[in-house]
Amino acid sequence: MKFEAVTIKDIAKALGLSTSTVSRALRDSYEISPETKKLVLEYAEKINYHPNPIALSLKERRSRSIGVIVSEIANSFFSQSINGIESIAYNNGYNVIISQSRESYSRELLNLQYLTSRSIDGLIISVSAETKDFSYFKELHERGMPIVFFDRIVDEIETHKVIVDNYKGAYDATLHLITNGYKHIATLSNAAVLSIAKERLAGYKAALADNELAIDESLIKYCSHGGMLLDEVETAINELLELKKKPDAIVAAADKLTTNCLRMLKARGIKVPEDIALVGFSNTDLTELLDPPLSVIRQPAFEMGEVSMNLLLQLIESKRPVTEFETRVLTTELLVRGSTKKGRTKTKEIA
Amino acid sequence: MKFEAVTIKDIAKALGLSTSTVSRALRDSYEISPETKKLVLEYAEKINYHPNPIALSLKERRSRSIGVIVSEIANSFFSQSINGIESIAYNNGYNVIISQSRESYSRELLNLQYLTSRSIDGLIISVSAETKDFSYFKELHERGMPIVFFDRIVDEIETHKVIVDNYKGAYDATLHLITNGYKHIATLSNAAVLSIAKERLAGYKAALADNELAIDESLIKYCSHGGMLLDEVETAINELLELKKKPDAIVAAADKLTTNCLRMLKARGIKVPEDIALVGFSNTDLTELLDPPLSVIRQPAFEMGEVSMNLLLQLIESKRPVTEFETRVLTTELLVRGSTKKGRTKTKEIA
DNA sequence: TTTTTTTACGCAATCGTTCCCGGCAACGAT
DNA sequence: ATCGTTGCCGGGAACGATTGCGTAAAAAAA
Repeated sequence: MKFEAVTIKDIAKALGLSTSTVSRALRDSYEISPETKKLVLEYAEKINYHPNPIALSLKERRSRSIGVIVSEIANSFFSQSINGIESIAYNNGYNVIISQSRESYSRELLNLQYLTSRSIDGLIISVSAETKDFSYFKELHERGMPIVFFDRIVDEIETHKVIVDNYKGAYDATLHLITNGYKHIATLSNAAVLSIAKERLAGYKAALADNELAIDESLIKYCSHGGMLLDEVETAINELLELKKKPDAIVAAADKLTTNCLRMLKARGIKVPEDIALVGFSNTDLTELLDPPLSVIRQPAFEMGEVSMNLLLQLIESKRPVTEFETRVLTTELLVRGSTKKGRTKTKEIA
Repeated sequence: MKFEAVTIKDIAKALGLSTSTVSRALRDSYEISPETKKLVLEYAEKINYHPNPIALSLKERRSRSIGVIVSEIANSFFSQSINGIESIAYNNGYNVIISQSRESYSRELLNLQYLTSRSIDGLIISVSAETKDFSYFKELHERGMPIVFFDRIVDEIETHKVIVDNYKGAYDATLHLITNGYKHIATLSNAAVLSIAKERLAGYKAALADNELAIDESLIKYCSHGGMLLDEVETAINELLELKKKPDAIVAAADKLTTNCLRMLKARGIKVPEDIALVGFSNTDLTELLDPPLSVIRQPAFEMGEVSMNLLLQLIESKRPVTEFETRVLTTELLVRGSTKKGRTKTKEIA
């Protein structure tokens, strides 16, 4: 099956003109007489002519499409970010090709090769939790590919970056717990190599330190897949519950960590927040409907997408190589709900 | 900024060969001597040559990319479907370009024109709730564009389609409520024009009729944006609550309708399921953590995506025009949880 | 040795578009 | 009458890759 399109040649033949004349008429060149232009334009409209973007790409050595790699689309933070990216891309005539690493380095690499081989004009990426080797990004960057890192950034590579103040987000959440009287606060962290994991962990530690609470390494659990696998969260929770001194609150550092942590706690019959309080990073819009309503740190995901795409456009459309890069830091928002209320109205089962 | 790629010419020049020889060597043609092949292959590997897909697309008149249009990615059903589509596409060397209609006809049309102008080889679409005019799809289809409809299909166009048994899904859910003793069952329906809305409504009505329950039109509320707008759900719920005889249960016919219905009920202080029970279509994996845990009708979204992509591949790769089309009907799953339990363990507030 | 076959490669067209260059009228100025 | 100018348009190369066809040299057959 094929989809036959009408070309500039068809117009030229039908009107007895050369392809160059038709091309110029369509682009409204001053070299073409008004009558010819009118003729061409009307005929083009009539037969529904659209320039072939592939031929244009070949000629102009640009595809007008950009690549986006995230760990998974079915994650509210990322789907909201993608919405932001898409909206700006769309307004600028760019195409967005989305792919997922699913937290796997090999899949990320494969996607990357695939995207570059499809000649994308630029790349927006939040690296996978497994990625430790950034040489491929470096090479790409050195060869002139415009790249914007967002969310999970790579420090070693100098380019535009978009993040939230992860340190402050985690600090605020932890402080909120402390203020509410929790003293033995654990944290569920992402893969230790991730920039966001480091920053959030630092915020958590700083809040404890600033309030004269000890930092207990046994209360810090890493989930290398960011909570994507239920198993890793289960293990982490189990280990926390086996401690002599169990935590009375948990700060979860990623969307899936937060919801899967709640899932595991409920599965074990642990009451939130009576037995253990919970606050975490999350962008799901269902958190207030959960039992208990979750206190969350929310990121401006849509806006992050918009900013990333705008920065990428700057890189792509700059005539000379860009040497001045910026890191945009947006702010998180702490939404306090039931899962962290110390003096919460208790519920009790009655027959 | 530009990203300079290495071409077949570079290899030819460096090795003192013609481009044709290099091309043939790379494609392992019998016309090329083993020594030359080895030479070319090794050099290509060394300088990291990758054929330019754009040039190939131009030559072969196919882009090896397909378009997908859904109402919004940030909807679990669609993001899961996209995962399914992507996995198959990826394995077959196809690129997926995703775009969102956000339930708007004009946006859908714009996306459609954009995608076709980007010369996609095929299209997978779930139409927007606003779409009443299918002439553009018809024209596209008649001009030879391979199309697969999924979820929200278009009856008037003969091509492959992938759906679930919406009738049975709604029937089962309604029957489940009836079995549990609910008698005054309302439904929140999607835009009335949508295929899925019609089928689900029919299932709902049939279950009532089969159990000698009257069908009361005042208990049927349409939300033209599928619950995407909180307003429309609010209005619907308000109208239901103002009835002389209020419903004792609700069947929500879409993901957002289900969760936003719960949101509105809670906002009004209505207890679920004590005052009103709720069951709805949903693919979110958080429904069991909600308060109350939601009974849902779940669709095999990932599988639907896989099937759709496989059918599209059949269309694209068929030599002759396809005239035999099929409609794959998958089955839904009813997950019974707290939101529909008549004799549910009551919870009571205590000081 | 001559003819035929095989091997191994180059030339050039093609896909759809843009754009440099060159050309030919018609015009006014000298 | 000649020259330069301007307006308008066509020829053809180029982007990167594939491929039918032609052909030189080497090998095989006569």
